[in-house]
Formats: sequence, structure tokens, C-alpha cells
Amino acid sequence: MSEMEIPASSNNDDHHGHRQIQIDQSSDSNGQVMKSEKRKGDNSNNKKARKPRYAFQTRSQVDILDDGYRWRKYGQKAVKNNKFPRSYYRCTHQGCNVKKQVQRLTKDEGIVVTTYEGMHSHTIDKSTDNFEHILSQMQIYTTSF
DNA sequence: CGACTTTGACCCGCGC
DNA sequence: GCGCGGGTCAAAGTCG
Repeated sequence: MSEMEIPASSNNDDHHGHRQIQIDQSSDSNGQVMKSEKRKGDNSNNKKARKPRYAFQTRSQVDILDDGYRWRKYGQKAVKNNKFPRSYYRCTHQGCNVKKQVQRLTKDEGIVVTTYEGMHSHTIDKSTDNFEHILSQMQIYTTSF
């Protein structure tokens, strides 16, 4: 059951995460160098690169749902419709550019919406049993984009 | 020491 | 053409 997250599609569908190393270091025009990577993506030819997005609605008091992968928070912004801020997480793995964002419903603080972006192509180095346990108590809504 | 978190600042796209 | 919002990154700080 742990593989239910993979819709049998190209596991390497990291199109969105496909960061092309564009040496745009000059970038002095702008204060921020934005690193040497520039998100050029947008390959018109690659329209089949649909980034799968799965929305998980979980009923929990803590937004830190450990699904077995390691996540690194890279931002926190507040949404207009929600007085609660949304947290952006990213999978810290070599070659794994999976993104995840957690948002709480203003209406129901007890509801946490976790949206997964991308797919993991590596295995979990954590207790999967725990993950199954969490799945048992969470409602899952898969929305393929 | 390593890994992760937090906050601020920055960039891009789109709307008007 | 300019402004706003959303989204992302960077550095410093914290914790085990």
C-alpha cells in the first residue's frame, strides 16, 4: 500500500522541478542573484509534463504529518482567505524534488490540507508502519491535475 | 558537526 | 506601464 502514491506514471516526471542550470550569474541588475539556476521551464513542447498534485485532507491538530520522508521548510506565507499561514516544505533528497505544502482551514483549525507535488522515486528510510497508522486515521482525497 | 527552522527580502507573472 | 500577490531563496540561529 505504500506505493499507492505512484499512479504508474513516469516516476521521473520532475518537469516542474526541472531546474535548468542557466548561468545567469550576472543578474547584478537585481539585488538578488537568484543563484545560477533560473526557472526557464515552460517548454511548450512538453505539454505532457503534467505535474501531479495530490491533495490530502487530514484531520489533525499538528500540521507536521510525518509521512516517512524528510521535509525541509522553505517558506511560510499567509493566504488571503485564511488567517493562518501556509507552510511550504520540500523533500530533502538527492534528486528528489518533491514539494509539499500544508495549509490549515480557517473554518476548521482542526483540518489540515496537505498538498503533495511530485513523486518520490526513492524509498523511505523510516518506519513505514507508522505511516500506515497515520493513513488509517486520515481521509485522503486524490486530485490529479 | 550536521541538519533543520525561522524571518526577511527578492523575483516573476498577471491585471488593470 | 505600474502595482500587487504569490512563490522562492538566503542567511543566521537553534537543536541533538
